[in-house]
Amino acid sequence: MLRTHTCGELRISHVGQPVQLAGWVQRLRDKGSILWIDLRDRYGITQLFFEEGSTDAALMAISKSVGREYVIQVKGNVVERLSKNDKLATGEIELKVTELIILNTSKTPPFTIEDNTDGGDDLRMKYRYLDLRRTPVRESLQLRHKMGQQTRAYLDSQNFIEVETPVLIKSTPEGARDFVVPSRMNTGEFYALPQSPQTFKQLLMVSGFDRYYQIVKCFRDEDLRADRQPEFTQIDCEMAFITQEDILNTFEGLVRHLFKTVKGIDMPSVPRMDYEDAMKVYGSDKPDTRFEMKFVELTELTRGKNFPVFDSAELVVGICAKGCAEYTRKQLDELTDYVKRPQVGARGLVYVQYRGDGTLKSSVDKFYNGDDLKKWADKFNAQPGDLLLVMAGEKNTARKQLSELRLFMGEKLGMRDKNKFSALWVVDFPLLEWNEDTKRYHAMHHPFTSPKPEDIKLLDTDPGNVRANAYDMVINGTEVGGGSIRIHDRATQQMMFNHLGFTEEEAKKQFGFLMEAFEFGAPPHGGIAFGFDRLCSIFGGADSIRDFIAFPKNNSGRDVMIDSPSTISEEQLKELGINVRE
RNA sequence: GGUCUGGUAGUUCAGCUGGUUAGAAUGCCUGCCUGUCACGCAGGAGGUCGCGGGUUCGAGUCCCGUCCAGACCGCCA
Repeated sequence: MLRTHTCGELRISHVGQPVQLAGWVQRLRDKGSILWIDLRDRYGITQLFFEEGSTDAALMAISKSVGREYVIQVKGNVVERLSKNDKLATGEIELKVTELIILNTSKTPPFTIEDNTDGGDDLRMKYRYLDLRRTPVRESLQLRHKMGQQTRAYLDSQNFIEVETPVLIKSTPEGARDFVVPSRMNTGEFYALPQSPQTFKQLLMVSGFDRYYQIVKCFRDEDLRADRQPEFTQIDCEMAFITQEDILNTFEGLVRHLFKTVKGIDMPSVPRMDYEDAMKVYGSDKPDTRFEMKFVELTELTRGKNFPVFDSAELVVGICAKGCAEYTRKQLDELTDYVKRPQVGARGLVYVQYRGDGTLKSSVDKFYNGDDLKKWADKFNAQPGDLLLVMAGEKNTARKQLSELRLFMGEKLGMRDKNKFSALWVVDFPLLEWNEDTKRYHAMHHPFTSPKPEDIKLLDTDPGNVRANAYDMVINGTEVGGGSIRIHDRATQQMMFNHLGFTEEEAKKQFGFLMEAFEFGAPPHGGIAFGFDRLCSIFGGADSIRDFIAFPKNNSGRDVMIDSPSTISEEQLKELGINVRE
């Protein structure tokens, strides 16, 4: 061993002991006749000490020749510091060095290897191996490790077994775009990388595995975001002989176990809200429930006062921002500008200031008098000092836009604290979703999701209102997991494919194996998958998942460190039978 | 596919309505300093202002195109 201790473990109790350390040079502080070197490894920082006179002259010279990020090995004695540093775990001691070996030199790194680095994202990604030396990034990966360990511990304790499923599978047109891998041995044919192990885990249920899980890479060839990578990791789970209730309880248990063991937080039981209510109350199927600011509908109250925007709107709906009545014209304009941005797309914003003296001032005073406005305020249970923000339009559009404003206000008012956690089950999602481009219904979750039995009769007459046995878990306004009770009989699955516009032939070609399996005694089953990277980033209080992935890709799906994707050789192309068109 | 923001020293950024030799901080190099820990002090080196074109007497600054990065919309069953 090149070391007897790590750079994070020496304490006052070690004083007098001879030790060996190895690590990276974080920083030199050269005072001329005294020199300190901060030596860093994964575990911490230990200060090395050299002093003219008591340190050998040759050693003194060597020690002054090292630079940042040199890898060195030192021998010496642990001594108590004259001036201690209570910000450092090892701050009471230092190492009086008697021998220093340079194990490797280093170029000056392109950015500083410190908690608050001066490096930008692009540069950090190009030199990710240096970025990973930084404490915050290392801690993010350590958090991820712990999350993974605790997930396995919990699921193992619940009798789940981890089974690996294939990565080279078959492309299907439903859902996200597939990443595709050419087959050399089957020229002209392609594998696809899984968007999820969905069909395999269902087949494992048919096989009797009863409780399956896998922490597994999934792949989707879609445009990226701060919280979306082309390859990402899911905690993928499936259970047989269960009801939806069993699944919600089991995985609420997982999330609470993780909060307890990883964050030391006792999370209360997770409330449930059905999709319809979530849309009505928050305008979103993934509401941030760290704060209230619930929607209040004013459609009827605002009718008949000759304000054309409200009179013609399908829905008039607002939120109440506590204590914001004194917003200046500039602040109100800022809110209006926010909702008018193309990303939100609203035409305008109506405000009502419920002033401290009890009077009401609005942007629509021309149409509504004080009594009218008071009725609005009462519907909000607003108090003097509050600000009402009201939007109108087509029902779904207005809700979506107000939802954006609600989050914006929540942010402004400091109600989205990264150290607070609020989880919610959203249940009873619609089974189908109308797609304007393709002019047909698509599965909102996936085509294996079972409809609620009492809604099956609507499939032919009112498909948009059929509810599914589907559920999402939402934490702090982020969808962290989702799942459903599956279809487990061939007839129902065939019927679903019909409704989704598959011909019998297409369904058989793509999912024949699954439907055939359903004919050999498939048990009732259902499951859920959690986005592991997202879950980690929420636990870590970060907006981006990238620091919870060791080697992430950038916005354009590139790995700027290894420079992929890249072209391949003519020989490779020829072997695969592929012609690349410019 | 679209919207917005950015690209200036190794790095992070400033640079106003176009005008002398493009600045700061940090990092790097040199010297001084016996209790530093974001050490301090003095000095120094370091620039294809992303790229291409245009307007102008004159462009880091204005216009067009393009590339790259980031956030978002579409997309993500």
